[in-house]
Amino acid sequence: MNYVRSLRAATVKAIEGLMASGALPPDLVLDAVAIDMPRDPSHGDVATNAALVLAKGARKPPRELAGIIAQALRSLDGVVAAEVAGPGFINLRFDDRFWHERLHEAVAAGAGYGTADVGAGTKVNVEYVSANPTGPLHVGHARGAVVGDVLANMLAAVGNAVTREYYINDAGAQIDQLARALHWRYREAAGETPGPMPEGLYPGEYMVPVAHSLHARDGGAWLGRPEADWLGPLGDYAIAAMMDLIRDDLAVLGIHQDVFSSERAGVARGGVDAALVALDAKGLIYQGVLEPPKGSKPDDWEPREQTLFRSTGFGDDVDRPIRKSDGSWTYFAGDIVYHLDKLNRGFDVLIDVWGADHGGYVKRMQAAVKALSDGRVPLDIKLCQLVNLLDNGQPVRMSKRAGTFVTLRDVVDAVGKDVVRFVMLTRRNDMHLDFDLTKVREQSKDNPVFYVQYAHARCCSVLRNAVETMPDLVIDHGAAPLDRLVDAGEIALIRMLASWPRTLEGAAESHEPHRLAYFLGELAAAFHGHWNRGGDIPSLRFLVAEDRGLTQARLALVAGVRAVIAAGLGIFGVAPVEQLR
RNA sequence: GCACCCGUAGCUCAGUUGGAUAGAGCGCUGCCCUCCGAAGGCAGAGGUCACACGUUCGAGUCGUGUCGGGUGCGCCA
Repeated sequence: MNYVRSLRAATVKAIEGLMASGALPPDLVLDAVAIDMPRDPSHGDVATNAALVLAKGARKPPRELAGIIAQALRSLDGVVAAEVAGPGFINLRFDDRFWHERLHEAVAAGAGYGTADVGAGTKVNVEYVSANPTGPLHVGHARGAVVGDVLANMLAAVGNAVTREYYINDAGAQIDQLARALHWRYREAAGETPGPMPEGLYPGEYMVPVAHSLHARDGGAWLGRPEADWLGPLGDYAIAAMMDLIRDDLAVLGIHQDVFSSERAGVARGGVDAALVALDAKGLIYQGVLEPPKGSKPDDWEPREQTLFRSTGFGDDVDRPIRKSDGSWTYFAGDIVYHLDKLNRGFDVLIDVWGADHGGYVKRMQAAVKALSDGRVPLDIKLCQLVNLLDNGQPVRMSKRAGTFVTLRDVVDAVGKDVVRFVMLTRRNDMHLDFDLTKVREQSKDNPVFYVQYAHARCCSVLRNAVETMPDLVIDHGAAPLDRLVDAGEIALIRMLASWPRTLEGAAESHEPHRLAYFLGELAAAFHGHWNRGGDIPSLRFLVAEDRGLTQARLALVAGVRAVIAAGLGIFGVAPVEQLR
């Protein structure tokens, strides 16, 4: 339950009451009325800008209007103070009972706390990873993989119907090169000595077992035959093998996507024609000649007439070619087909997670979706910046050419899936991220994963201790006398727990999973702080042997903290730790 | 040349969709274990939010321009 949301509804209702009674003009538009949580605690538990945004329409000075509205808000349930402050804010303060109810909700909901139905079943498609099927995933892919997966988790948690999807770029010249690499390894597997591998093929060792399994299946059937005979079949074989590899890599990260869409299959079933017809019907396809790019003009530039999509009508900078000069389709054409397919499957919202190096394609893709959906379906594209892999502060050298890049699997093997997932979310997705293999394994507050896990483990520790030291204590968090929680630190902790549903909704709506990482860090800090207060002031400790009711109430608070941390980590796909080693 | 992303404390970064006196971690200084896990906590110092105009009750946040860094720019995917 998002109490800020319900409080806004109550505020709007109160103002409407004033409008109906004639205290305020009847035609005020309340859309801009907002409830937010001031950073300065002296400004109350929540504040509303209602008087500021309505002053003009009400033809009253903001502070005078604020006084009228504040009077009405004082009768809301749980409100003990409504003060006019600053230019016309109304600061609301709640009684402890209000917060005790919030804690009760959190404890009752457990690790499911914060889930909501505000998504109302909106069909959302999240496409992520979509790495070319030419080799195992490397660290760079891990970021997009985690961002996409957690984005999907968040959206699902607030009530959207989410499909997790992977787009397989299994067409084009790269697949021919993959097939040639497989054939070269296959000759090796068959006992031939094929000589040095030609430039441009995929030299990685990972093709060796694929070649062996091919040889085991087909024997020497593909030896000594012209390329045209085997290029297609071996390409198919290699793609299937690479996708198995990639699916395994993703599984290691805890990722299981629902749909794997093939570029080649889309084109083969006539998707390009369908897309072309759809766009042509809107008058968006024409034959034309593009201007050369101004700054870095390619040496071999010559004007050519090509089939173009009028993307400039939808916010793009130039119209984009969808057909190459040799008559085959561009990559963009395949992507149009794919996104039209997503639209045809009835999604209300599309989200693509891409690497930042694809930023130049955002506008044209959004233009295409806008054109194909007549502006009805938004396409949000999340660009993920590079991950700098470090080891104890030193960059880890990687050479893709030599095939010595660090794979996703290497990193997961080194630090574990949970650490990889969490760390990938500790920066906004469009910021560079340093990933230090040494630092993320440290057990100190420098390590955000550890810090949050430590808070969770401490919660578990207290609950374990309660059972041990007070064996006859009845532990039923739902029935605990929460009115015993009156300490300012306790109430502050509850206030933070209560803001979790709002944080989750906000992060989901804005497609920003990193916000949850920061929230968890702040909650952990608040808990550690409160914990240590018990060191200075023994009466604030969670376990008070001579006061069972107080202990029960505080255990409920601990259970609430544990629930929210577990809920957040659950959305991250990270297992909460109950005990540190 | 054009487009997109970024510019906030010495460093690495948040900033609740435009709110009040801009925050956290690291680093620095000084403190806190007879005590539920000190693997932690408290306090202090540290700022022209790159710069300049503009929009309004109010701008780190929105608009325009400038500077600086990154990414990309027809027949690669």
